[in-house]
Amino acid sequence: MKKAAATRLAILEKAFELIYAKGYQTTSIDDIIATTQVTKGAFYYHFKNKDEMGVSIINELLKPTLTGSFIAPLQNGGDPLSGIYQLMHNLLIENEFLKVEYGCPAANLTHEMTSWNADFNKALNELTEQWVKTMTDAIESGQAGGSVRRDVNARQVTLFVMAGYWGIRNFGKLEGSKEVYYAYLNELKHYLETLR
Amino acid sequence: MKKAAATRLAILEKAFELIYAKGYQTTSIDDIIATTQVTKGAFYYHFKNKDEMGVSIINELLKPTLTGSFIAPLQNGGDPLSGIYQLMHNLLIENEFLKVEYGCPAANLTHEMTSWNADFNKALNELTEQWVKTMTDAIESGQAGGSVRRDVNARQVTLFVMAGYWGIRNFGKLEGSKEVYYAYLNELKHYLETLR
DNA sequence: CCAAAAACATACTAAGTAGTATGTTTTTGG
DNA sequence: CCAAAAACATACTACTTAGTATGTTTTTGG
Repeated sequence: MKKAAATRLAILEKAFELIYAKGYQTTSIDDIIATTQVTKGAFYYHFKNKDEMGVSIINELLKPTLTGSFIAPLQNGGDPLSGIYQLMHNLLIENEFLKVEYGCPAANLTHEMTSWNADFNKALNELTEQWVKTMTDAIESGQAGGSVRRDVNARQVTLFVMAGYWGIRNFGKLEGSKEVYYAYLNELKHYLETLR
Repeated sequence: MKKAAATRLAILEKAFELIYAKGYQTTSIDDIIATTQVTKGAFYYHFKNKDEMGVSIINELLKPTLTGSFIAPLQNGGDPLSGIYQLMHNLLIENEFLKVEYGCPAANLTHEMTSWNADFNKALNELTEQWVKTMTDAIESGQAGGSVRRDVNARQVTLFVMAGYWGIRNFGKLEGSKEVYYAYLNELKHYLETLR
């Protein structure tokens, strides 16, 4: 049971790439199996249907990536405001997997699938909640440590920052250029400074 | 040539409602003509194809609405920061047409259609650019009038605010509740105050 | 090594899709 | 009022889609 797991993972990864680039609804199973070089039999052996595969992408690919790359940097105990800025900078500018033309995978799926498929909604909610909680905790420990003003509402700030991130990703898709990312990051820096 | 225009408008309006609720790709022309009570012949008499209809929705429905409801309030010459907050409050809380489960129509279309259909991209870009320009102008006249700090970058602030709006709309879809809207608006108010 | 289960392959189906061909009705300008 | 054009209606096509039925191959534990 080693090769099979590799096949399953290959399907998930290729499917994710296609969906990230083209969207969930417009990525057909025929597309997926063609680029993955597996057959329909293999696909439906591993997944009950298309939606189950989609949810698996969130749970088995996106969640671990989020935990590893986006959450860990906020948990090192350093200054949370600098940490948040660095994280956003990494995601928007340095990360070479995320493409400005394609936006944010999680935001894309939320847009497309929410209020359409409850399982997607649940998986995406968990994904997001994990990030919200981490960022909120980081801000609160910053407050305890004195690097963040005591009178700011940590969760409120988190939602404000994450909303900005999702939104500027959408803007980037529209403009097709990272220029808006730089503008956003500049203003984010100013905003975060006001929380000290 | 009066009835025909009414038919065309009816198609656009019903199609928009369906697309706003279900998404563009998952709204079929059969759906549209069924709920509009027109036939396929009428549909294809008024529109060359589905995409032309989609672009018409943006140009003939969304743009005028944006101009009337969202842009005019920023051009009354009053305090732009209060104006921006009021506008966001209206859009998120009071507007009874926009539904939290469905998000922002323009953001939805951007997510779904950008980098997929150049005509959509162009229309959405014009729509957005109009809003960006209006908000930027309002902030700059606020700077001239002394109600906004001189050292803020008006366009940068505009992008930051609009990104937040689009993002929190996405968040709302995910959570299915306006609670996140209130959190966002609170923090937006704080942020805007720092620009005075 | 070898049966049984797991993993994959192929051919097909039923339903939906955008769009077209070809009509009929309605409106409009002279 | 009446031809001509505009506006609409119906029936169809060619294609794509998710999913299934029924195989064959490969792996695995005893």
